[in-house]
Amino acid sequence: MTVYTPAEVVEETGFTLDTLRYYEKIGLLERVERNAAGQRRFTEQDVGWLGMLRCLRDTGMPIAQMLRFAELTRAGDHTIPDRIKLLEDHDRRVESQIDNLLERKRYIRNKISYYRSVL
Amino acid sequence: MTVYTPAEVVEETGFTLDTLRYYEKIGLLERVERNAAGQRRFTEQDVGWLGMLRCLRDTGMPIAQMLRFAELTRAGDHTIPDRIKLLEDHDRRVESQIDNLLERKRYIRNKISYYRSVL
DNA sequence: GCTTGACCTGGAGTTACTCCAGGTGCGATC
DNA sequence: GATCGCACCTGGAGTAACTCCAGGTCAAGC
Repeated sequence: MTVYTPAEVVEETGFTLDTLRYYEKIGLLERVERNAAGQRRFTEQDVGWLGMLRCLRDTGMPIAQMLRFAELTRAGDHTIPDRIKLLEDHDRRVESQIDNLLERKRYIRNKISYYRSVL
Repeated sequence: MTVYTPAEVVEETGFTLDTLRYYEKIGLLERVERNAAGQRRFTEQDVGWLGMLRCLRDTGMPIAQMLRFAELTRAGDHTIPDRIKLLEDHDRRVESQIDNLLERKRYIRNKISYYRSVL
């Protein structure tokens, strides 16, 4: 059973050490193990879960909702339909985020073209 | 010359009234006109500029950089090359934002499929 | 035996809003 | 002509999601 030091998890997940501590504090990460000196030792599962969190965060899910997802996950397999619902709702928001970005990008490109034309 | 009330600008731009006041306070909007009673009256140009700000904000540009863009715009036409540079740099960041979102979306879809498969 | 480096904690600071309390001016209503 | 509601005003406190910092621990290398 492999364990990860804080530095390794930072490397692996792209979260900062401060963010990892923050996520633990607010309950997004459950009771991370400690070694004799009180330093964090993360498990494989922790790292996997952090991968999911990174995905949700990068797609703009608020922490309150990530917490809800975390609670569902801890509650056991009978919450899987709820989790599907949550992720499907989120997926639709990601979809419209992408559409919005594509449109904004066109605006920016137009602006650049305009600026080029007046030079 | 048309003027816009705060409520109209909110309607038109999608910013909240609080955000409009905030943007004026920090200098993203320059000295908005007032009527005799001290209430804001926005010009056509204000609304146009807010359209640009909305685009930059929605694509994740930090306020500090929007302020820089505002200053360049106020400084006159000789800053157009700088503005092009700024927007091109930003455009690249938007591009990679979109790529990132598309990848995260695949991850979410996979997760949903997985959940479906274990039901 | 001392320093260096990775880690710890609690708490203050930052960004970009968002909300609220208390107040003004104006058109419509009693 | 007093009053009501409403859209607006200001200054300041509150929020989300980190981010930074001061001061401290502990094992490892010189």
